[in-house]
Amino acid sequence: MKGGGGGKEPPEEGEVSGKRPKRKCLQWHPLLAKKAPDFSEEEEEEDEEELEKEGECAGMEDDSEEYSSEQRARRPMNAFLLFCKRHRSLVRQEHPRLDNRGATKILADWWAVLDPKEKQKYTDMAKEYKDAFMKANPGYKWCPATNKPVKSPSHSVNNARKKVWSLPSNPSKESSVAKKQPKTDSTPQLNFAMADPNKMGGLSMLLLAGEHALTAREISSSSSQTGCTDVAKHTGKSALFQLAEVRPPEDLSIFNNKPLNPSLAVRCLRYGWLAVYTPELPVTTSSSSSSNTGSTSSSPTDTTLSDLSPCKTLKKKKKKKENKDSDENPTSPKKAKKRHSPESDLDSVMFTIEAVAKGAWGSEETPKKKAHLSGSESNDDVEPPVGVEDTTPHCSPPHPTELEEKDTDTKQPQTRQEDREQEVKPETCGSRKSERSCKGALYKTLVSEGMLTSLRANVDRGKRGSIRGSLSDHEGSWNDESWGFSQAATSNPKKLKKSKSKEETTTPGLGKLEEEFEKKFNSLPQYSPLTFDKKSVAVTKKKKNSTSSPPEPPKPCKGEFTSSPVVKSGSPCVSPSPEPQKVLDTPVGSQKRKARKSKITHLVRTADGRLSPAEGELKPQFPDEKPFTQETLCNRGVCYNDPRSAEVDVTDASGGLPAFFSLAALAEVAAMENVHRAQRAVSIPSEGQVKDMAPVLISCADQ
DNA sequence: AAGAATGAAAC
DNA sequence: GTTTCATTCTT
Repeated sequence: MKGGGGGKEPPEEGEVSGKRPKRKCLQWHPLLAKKAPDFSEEEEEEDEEELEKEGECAGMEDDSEEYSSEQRARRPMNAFLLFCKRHRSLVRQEHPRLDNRGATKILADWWAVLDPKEKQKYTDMAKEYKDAFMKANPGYKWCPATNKPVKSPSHSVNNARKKVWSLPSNPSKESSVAKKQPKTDSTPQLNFAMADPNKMGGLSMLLLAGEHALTAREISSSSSQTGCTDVAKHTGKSALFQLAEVRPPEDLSIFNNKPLNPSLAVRCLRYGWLAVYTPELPVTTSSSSSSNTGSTSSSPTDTTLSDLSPCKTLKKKKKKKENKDSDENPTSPKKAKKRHSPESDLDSVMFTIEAVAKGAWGSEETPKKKAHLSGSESNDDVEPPVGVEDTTPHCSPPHPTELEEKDTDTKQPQTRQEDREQEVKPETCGSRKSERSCKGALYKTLVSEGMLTSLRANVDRGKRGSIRGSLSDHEGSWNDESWGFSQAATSNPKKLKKSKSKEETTTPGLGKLEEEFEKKFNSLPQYSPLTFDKKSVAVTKKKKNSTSSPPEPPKPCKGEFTSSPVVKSGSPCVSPSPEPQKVLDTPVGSQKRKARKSKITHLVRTADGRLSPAEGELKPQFPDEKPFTQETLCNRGVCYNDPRSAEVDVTDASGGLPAFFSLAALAEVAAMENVHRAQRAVSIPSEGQVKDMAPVLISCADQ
């Protein structure tokens, strides 16, 4: 890892250490609550994503920024950001000395020259992502509301809280409500909801537990699931998997392998939930532990859907001006994060479920604690079904040692360095492995998880191999599971998120969650720098003349690079089939926006249409970067042609994933659930009902 | 904490 | 039209 892991961390720590109230928020929010224990800020944030909606309203303001912040979900990434995330590591590899800014510039250049078709893939993904996000968070506003004028602070906290908890059937409503809340926020302490995390002690926890329990009841029945703990162990699995577990292993495999059509998926999901409700279902073996939690009482109504809650704003990380100071206390150490308590398991489970329901996938990380728990479960069975060989690198459960590069097999022989980096994932995996190796039951559990993962991965691969081609979009839709899952499961909390995308993000290790997330993300084609170079070259040449060189350049020169296309996490690098020519149209360049284009005086349009900066303006800033000369460009570009790379892998990327459920589908489900949740809460399906459903579930599985 | 890029949404 | 913020991570 480059140091990068830390990138975000620093801020985090600061904040955290400073104090992030997040926990508070977490506490009050069921979902958050669960996470809170485990994770540090980051996680929370992620969690928040799920929640978000009201965010703005609520609290943004003053004091409780934290509150707000926590809740606030992060905006979904746009196509370019996805691209950056996916390729930044490559750029960095190529130009180690280049700093991020420089890398960003290069990425912008790449983006500019990227073939429209390829670009479209990212665009589609971004859209899908956004759509899902919005479904999950209906009232989400990109911009936190500026602060609203506060009215009277006095709103009743209770109300606010309740509202929060209550389902928002109407987002709009909530938002309005939320807005009001800010006031309340101002006086957080008072608020029930707002209570300081720090202060919150056992009581809060109890409350949370109660809520969770409720939630759990609603969502998953205590019984089978109850095993929340058990489940939790499995956390690695997605909710879907959990559901699936009900079925025999083979069936599970089915889930893994076959993509369900969305509608089906939805149904399954729904039914599955219902099924879960009933204890009677032949589900898994359950353990009963859940009861504890469940017992807690709280009114169901309240608990119901907190997830929706909106959120507020804050971003924490970097920019936000807001400040971190607001936090009250640092008490909570950032580090503490992980959750140890058993409860966490439960939480995780619930969280997972809800997440799935919501369709919230937060970003990448979610906590998973599964690993910790020892409960061994039975998942082992799962393995057999797998048809694929496990090339998957991730963590192959069984063999800790091996890290094969998946990619390798696929294609690239040489990728070594890059692979390694990419291996990062493996790295993650590695850690897991070690754990596994050490612990018995735990090990099993992990294995099972891993198996699942690997299976999935294999499946995916297989698919991809088959070819989908590039493809696209929808089909490739993310699995909800993955999203939800990932959140839930991820064991490593913080880092993942922020940290370097490369490694961690990619990392699959732990959970599927990540894996899933990754898959989706990975499904996006990753292009070799060479490709871009070429393009740029072409472009450059064309334009070249203009004065100096614009920022385009990729630098490179490294021959090595050429040979190895990048592969990150398994994903292959593809070379888009691009034609360099296209480039012409696009204005290339990275001109920063800061200077409004309109205001940019130094850019002149050249004959070919490009904008060329005035000489002075762009500087080569980094040592690395040299201004390119044609030569440079040429060098780079040259060699690369790897036909194969392109096609093959790419495919997998987008297309490869089985689309278990589309995000949209999940979102839908979530929405429905929300709507009805209250009802359900009140009345649990009768056994008979459940039974009726069972067949459905089965059938789904079969399919 | 700033900043590099693009883009989507909100002012 | 302009501003925010999403990601990453070095400086």
